[in-house]
Amino acid sequence: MERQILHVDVNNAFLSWTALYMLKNGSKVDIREIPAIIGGDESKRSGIVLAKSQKAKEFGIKTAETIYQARMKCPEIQIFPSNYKIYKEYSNKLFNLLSQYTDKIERFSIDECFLDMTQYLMNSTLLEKAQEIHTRVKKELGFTVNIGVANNKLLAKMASDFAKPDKIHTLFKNEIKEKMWTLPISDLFGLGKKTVPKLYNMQIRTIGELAKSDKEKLIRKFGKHGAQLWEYANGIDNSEVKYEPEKPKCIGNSITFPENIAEIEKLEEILLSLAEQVTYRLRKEQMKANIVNVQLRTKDFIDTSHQEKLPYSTSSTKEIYKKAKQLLLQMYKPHTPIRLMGLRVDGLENEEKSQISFFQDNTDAKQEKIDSTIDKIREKYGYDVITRNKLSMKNLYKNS
DNA sequence: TCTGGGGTCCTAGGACCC
DNA sequence: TCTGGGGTCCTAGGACCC
Repeated sequence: MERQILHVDVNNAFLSWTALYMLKNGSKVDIREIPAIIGGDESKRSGIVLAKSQKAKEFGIKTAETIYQARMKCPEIQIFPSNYKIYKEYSNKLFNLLSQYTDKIERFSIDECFLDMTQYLMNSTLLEKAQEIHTRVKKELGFTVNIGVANNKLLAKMASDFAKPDKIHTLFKNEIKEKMWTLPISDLFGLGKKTVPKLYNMQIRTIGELAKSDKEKLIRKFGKHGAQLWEYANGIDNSEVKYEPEKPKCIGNSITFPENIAEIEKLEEILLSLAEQVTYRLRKEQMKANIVNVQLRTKDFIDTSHQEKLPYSTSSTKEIYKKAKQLLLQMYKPHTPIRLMGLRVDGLENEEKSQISFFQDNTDAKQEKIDSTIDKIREKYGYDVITRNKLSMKNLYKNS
């Protein structure tokens, strides 16, 4: 039996939601109606476009390009900062509305959901359900969505990406040729800007040409990825809508510095605050990790990373920081200006599952107490209360 | 010109073991 | 001196997504 899948995608999510929030708080302007973008902070060197209004799009402004470039295309562009707390709120409102239609919802990102409607159609068609959702979101929540209607996730996702905004598109098997095969390969989900030129060299320019190309040849050249691209081009995708929330597989934080940093002391200090953030999130998930990874990016955008597996799992700030510091020192080259540093923990498992290991030092219980005390202070007074004074934190961990 | 931050998945090559 | 093949684990880096 054919599956019945919808993909709901909020139009210009960050910008629409910011607009609604501003209107609610007395703004006279609807920033959806003017050339506007949501962007990072150029003075902090994170000046990229996160979302754009339709008017901004008409100037040729694209997501992920620099604000500098956006301003060249449209000097009068208005720029607003992003605010994840607000986005999370609107995202939840959408999720709650969609939950009235099926239990099988996957939150694919903050502004996208997949719905498996196979057992929830009642006496309606899939398209009728899409139309009802489309109307209700606009009327009850105040923003617009695109909805893709299809028999698998890939085709639903491709369909929701057709003409925007505020539209519903179907992409059933008999429509693939006319609606998808005519598109350039760059429009295919999973096919990024590194693969496009390689396929061009093979005389493959449209999704249709990819679909009709030799699958074995693609596998030889691109491995598993090649097989998947060929299947996607042919509209084949058997993946399930993952409606059970999944535990994270890794947790990481990174920071681009306002100015490049070459001094090891400063890098270590920042690494400690990254370790605090990462392990705080780890403990909040009630998980432990056994792989530590540190990433550096130089001023010339050269990325390097080192990682190491620990002989045990931990969520201790001190333990993670200790290993991270070793990794940093392995990579550190004096006088090399660093632009970004990241810390990530991998190999996550549930707290109760991880056992005390032979290798684990027995001061661990003491560390856990320190960590949980700090966590409690943060829960009560906010995260920043205790991160601010990094030097005293450093001493706290050193002496314990 | 200036290029975020948070993820997932895959691959190549080296080390090591039998 | 010349010397296998298979398997597993680990690390570095790349590609892609929103």
